[in-house]
Amino acid sequence: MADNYDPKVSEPKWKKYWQEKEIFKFNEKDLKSEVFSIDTPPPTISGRIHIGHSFSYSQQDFIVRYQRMKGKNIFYPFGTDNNGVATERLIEKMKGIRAKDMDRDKFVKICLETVQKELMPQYVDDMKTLGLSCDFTIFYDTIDKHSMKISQKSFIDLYHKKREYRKDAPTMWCPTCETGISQVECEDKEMDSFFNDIVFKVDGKNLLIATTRPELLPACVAIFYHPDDERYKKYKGKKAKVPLFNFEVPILADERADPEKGTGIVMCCTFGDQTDMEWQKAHNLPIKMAISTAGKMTELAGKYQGMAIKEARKAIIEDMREQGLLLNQKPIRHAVNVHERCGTEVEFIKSKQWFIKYLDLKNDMLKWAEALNWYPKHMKVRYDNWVKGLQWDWLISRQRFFGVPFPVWYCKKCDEVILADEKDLPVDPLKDKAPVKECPKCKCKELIPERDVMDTWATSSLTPRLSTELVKNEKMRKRLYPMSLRPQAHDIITFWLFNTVVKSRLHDDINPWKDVAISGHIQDPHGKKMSKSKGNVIAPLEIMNKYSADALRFLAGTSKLGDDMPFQEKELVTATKTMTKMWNASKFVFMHLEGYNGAKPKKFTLVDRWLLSKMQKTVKESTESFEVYEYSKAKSAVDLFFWRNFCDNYLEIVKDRLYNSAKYSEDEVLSAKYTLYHALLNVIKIFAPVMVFITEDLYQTYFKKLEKKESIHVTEWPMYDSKQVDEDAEKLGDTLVEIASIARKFKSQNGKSLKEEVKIELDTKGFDIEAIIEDLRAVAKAKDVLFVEGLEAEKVPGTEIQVKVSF
RNA sequence: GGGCUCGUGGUCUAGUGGCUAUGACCCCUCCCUUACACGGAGGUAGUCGCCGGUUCGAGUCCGGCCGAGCCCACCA
Repeated sequence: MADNYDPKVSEPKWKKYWQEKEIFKFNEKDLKSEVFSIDTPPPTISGRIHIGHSFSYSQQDFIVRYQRMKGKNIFYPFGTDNNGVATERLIEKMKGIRAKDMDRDKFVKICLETVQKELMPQYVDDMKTLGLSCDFTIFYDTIDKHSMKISQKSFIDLYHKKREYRKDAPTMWCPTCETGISQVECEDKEMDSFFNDIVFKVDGKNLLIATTRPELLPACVAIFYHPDDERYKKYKGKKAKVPLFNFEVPILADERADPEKGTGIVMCCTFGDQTDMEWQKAHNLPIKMAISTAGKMTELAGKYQGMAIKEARKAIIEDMREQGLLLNQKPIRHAVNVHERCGTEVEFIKSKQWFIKYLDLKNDMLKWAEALNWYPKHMKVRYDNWVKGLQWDWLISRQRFFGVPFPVWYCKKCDEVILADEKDLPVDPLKDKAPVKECPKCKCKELIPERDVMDTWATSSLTPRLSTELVKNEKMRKRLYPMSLRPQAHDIITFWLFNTVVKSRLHDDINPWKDVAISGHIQDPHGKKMSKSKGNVIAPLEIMNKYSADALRFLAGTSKLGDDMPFQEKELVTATKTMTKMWNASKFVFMHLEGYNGAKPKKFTLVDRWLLSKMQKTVKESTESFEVYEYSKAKSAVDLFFWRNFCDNYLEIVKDRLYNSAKYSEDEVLSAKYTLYHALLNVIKIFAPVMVFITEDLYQTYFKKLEKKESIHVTEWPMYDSKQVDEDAEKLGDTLVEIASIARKFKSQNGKSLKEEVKIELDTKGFDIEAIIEDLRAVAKAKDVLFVEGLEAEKVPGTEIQVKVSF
């Protein structure tokens, strides 16, 4: 055994070993063992693994490795989510091409090839370097043919279930990218603007209204005031004339109008913002579009038609100023919604979009969440709040190029929807022919393909299907779904988790999983979110290179499930120290266990019973913690046992029996060996889910020849044995440790080496401590241990015993 | 504005009612002892955010306040 542990040598070695020996392979034929199936989060590949991934994937891997050691048949697939705008942009940049300039089919092909050939191999290798124990042969990409087929099938199924509709509706829209976008794609941006007090006329008299967006005047459909606002009650039922455009709109009361804001009266334009849409719906107002999909003023805007939004705003303000319709202008700074990709202000544009109808299911959605086991529990609240706040059906269409196409054609004449035949899936309507030659309704022969693609979430919400349907064996597939566990971070509860539940419920009326384990985020050292723009991002590969993958995993294992954690470099140092300690302690143990054949002693010595009892409690605690996905508690339990009980005390105490075994009986020596063997084996087993490489190294070095399993990661998890719990032995053993500690302190404070011999005087106050005297003599290097009645010196903590140490 | 989480020695952290509050990093002292100087033995350091309440007893439960982080909403 080498003097020092070198992760640079060991980690690549075991990484390769696991792949070659297929240690993590899912056994499709094993229909007996309990299955544990994981709905692994599919990352979007944009380069090398990043720190957030390294954390959340480590944490889910702890759980999986524990379950594997519990003897379960592990279904742990690895998928990727390269379907969507992020990948589209990445490929455009990498290849210097524009999606717009080519057929969708061709662009998708380039994307797939680039991702799979140039990015994926490196990324998957990064995951293996981190020690992820997925079965990487169970692989899907949310944009591959397999996924497309399932996604399109899902669409067709929901259409038949009358859960989908296509509607001309206002949607969030980016005029630069010319696509509908969803809430997730938006972000807030602070911008300078003006509050303009402009003049509407009611019965020829002025009515002042404040607005930041005068360019929307041509789309004005109503004026609102708060029903309790005394100032404006008199306008009830009247009409106001819109400045410059000179048409009339009704003046209405609605509680959403804030009397405190601006002049307390507000114009509603379809559509300036979310509230405008709500008003339109609630008061059944007409829809007027002043802005086109390209972000230009429409014909409604009269002389301003064709102008860009900001250009029109300026022109309209100028004109109003000239005509005395602008009474006041106040600069403000406010947050506006922008598209995160390009920073363009989000507009609401009416266009034909596909929706999944689910707003009517809010009560059911809450019940669905009830039926899931949430770890930690409080994360469910986020789901509930999201559901309660839902106001719109699920918009799933995107006017993009890269994505899963809708399997749909329309009749040019009557707009009838023609779905693809399921046996033809996956289809690309832009390339493939419709399953019928003519419209079944009006017999029109001209069928138009749908150009839009589905939003990423429409497909990624099917991951339980995407992965389990890779399994051919029908019987096994039934055992896999619903899946055992969805591990994911808390930021996408309202998207990925929620959407997956919705899809599974709409299709099969069951939850997609039994448990959900929500992990937190890694933050920068000051508790701030890591982001490229802040420049506080830490690269996991550098960490693994500087320390080790095990150290990085150790750090990931210190944060409590669900908690965010600031990145602490010193924790990596602690991890490295722990690994060094494990290596050295093992070196010592293996040296003394040479030739040991696993034999059990007739009788255990007191100190051995003390250690075994503590060990059983550690096994119990870490097992119970892992059962509820609290890997950090499991880790700290074994950490404490290893450092304090095993290294600091037991090894020191047992040395005498090992080095001077002639002084002891054969059975006493055997007792020590048995205890060393099992305590250390259990320690590395319990550490194994977190520190996967060094534990494997130690297992292969010594334990394998007796334990026989190919890898520590497929050995049996330690079984809690209450028969080894011995409270009396623990108490007496603790007393021994306390007295030894007093002796050490005495030496230390007197500037002496710990090997310095001392004299120990004791008044046991009637306690029988005979069983520990020999060990005490050995560990404290006490030449004399004397019993003195009536001694008043130092009290041994936890007892009445008095002790005095001298040279 | 709403929600969730958190607020413990200089720093990070354990701890869901009960003996002198856990561990780590830092700092100081001592020790090269046959697993480990990539170490060991000790030590200094905390009014457990603030106020009030429940209780024989609260870091731990309840209420209020203050602060931080994240998510969501608003943004005329």
